[in-house]
Amino acid sequence: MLTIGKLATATGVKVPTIRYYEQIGLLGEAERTAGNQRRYSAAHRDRLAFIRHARELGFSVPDIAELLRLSAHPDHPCADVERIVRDQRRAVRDRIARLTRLEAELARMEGVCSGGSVADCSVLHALGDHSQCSGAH
Amino acid sequence: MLTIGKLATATGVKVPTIRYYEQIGLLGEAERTAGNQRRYSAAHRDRLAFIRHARELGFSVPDIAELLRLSAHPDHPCADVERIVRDQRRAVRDRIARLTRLEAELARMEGVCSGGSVADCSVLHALGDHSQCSGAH
DNA sequence: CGTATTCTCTCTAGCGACTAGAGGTTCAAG
DNA sequence: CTTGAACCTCTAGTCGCTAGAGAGAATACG
Repeated sequence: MLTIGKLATATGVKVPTIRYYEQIGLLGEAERTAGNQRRYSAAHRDRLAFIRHARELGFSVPDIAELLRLSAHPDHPCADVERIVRDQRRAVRDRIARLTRLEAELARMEGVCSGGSVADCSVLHALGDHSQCSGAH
Repeated sequence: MLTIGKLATATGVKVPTIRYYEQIGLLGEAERTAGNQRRYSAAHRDRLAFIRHARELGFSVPDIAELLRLSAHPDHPCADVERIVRDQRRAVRDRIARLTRLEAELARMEGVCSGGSVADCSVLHALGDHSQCSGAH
């Protein structure tokens, strides 16, 4: 049986976050001591590790809730799981593409403004005048 | 003089967002009609276009406030502007790197789980067991 | 001039995923 | 048995908006 603090260090999830996960129903309620403190089982620890890993991969809380729900039904076909992963991967790829365009534009901005004063700063000019942008956003 | 709606369509910033920007002091207050409706000048429109563009580039509201503050002092040296851009570019690059690692891991997960049932789904297994991950995150 | 429609006003509350702090209680070590 | 760390609940704050209620203003048309 783990205290909430031990569970936090074991999983790398902060104590208030664990309580928050309980509050929103993502992590089941723990047993309590006579003095009302939470005590966690190994099952809780595994579930929280799963949650943390999924969060690091960018899955939303509702997505994680569904993944957990699916994993609780071993007979369920795998397709639903794969769909969630595929959607998440597409979302990540989209974000990468978007950020890459931004990076290019920022790179173009950086360097043009060297040593002058703000009055003729190309960066500020570029920010004010959208038409200088290469790609759409 | 533009109504808030015209300003919204002119800049692509939604009406409630414009009012929000005024509220937090990013966009100065507009003149008002006798009936208390906002009327905007071309200067407001330019400033809002600047804000929108900067937001699209991922600058935070405090960053934008500083950029606007700097641009209001034409004698100010350019270095501060460049620092903000450089920091933002670095942040974007970091995010791209992080997302690229995630994408790789998601790609690895996708495909392994083909047709089976959840009981032996590698995806769920991978999520539960962090040790399978290639890179750190 | 009347009316109908569209726009605008203020205000409050909500989103996601936590995080911070106040003020009080319980546990474990020495 | 005392100390001090860890724990409890609760409220409120973060960021950048977004949504909705209920009411007033502006404009187009007949």
